[in-house]
Amino acid sequence: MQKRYTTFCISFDTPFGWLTLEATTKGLKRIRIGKFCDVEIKLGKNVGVPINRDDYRWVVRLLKKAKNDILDYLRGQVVGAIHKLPLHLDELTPMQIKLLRELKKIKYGETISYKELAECVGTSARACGRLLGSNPFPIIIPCHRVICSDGSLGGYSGGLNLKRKLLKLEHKS
DNA sequence: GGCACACACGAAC
DNA sequence: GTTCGTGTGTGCC
Repeated sequence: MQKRYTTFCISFDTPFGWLTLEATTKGLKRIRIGKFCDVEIKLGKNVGVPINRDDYRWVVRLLKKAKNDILDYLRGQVVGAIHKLPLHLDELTPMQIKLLRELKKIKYGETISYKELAECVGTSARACGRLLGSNPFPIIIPCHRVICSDGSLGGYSGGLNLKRKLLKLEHKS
């Protein structure tokens, strides 16, 4: 039986549109494109492990730091900080975790094809596409740096327009 | 569990 | 441009 954790969320406006971050006491759990939270820090359903005041403070600090780091990244200022944020990976499959680790290795401004990525993790390009489509950490895990081997963009869970903008941001700086 | 199905692909024709 | 093989996750039974 998998442990369940209380989640907190925060929504904020960025140059690329609204983002919503979800976090637990183990780290960031999900990034969603859009506004799903209407107060500064929202407590989600308290579904599992009770949390104390210190845990609460830690999650709130994490959400605020993640927000600032993402904003810095999207403004093209500090680009490395978002990759150091703690992530809550308990609900991901081993294959997803392996793929996310490979993705983290892609440097800022570089791109890789689905095929190359597939070779790194020992699977097929089709499977990579399937896994990337369910990447819960767009932007932090740079799945926008994965493109088709013919140079076309492929797809993106946050929309191709966002993928194009993120690549443009990285290439001009 | 087992199965069918859906996919952000690639390669061969 | 069409077709097929591919690996994985998900939902249904």
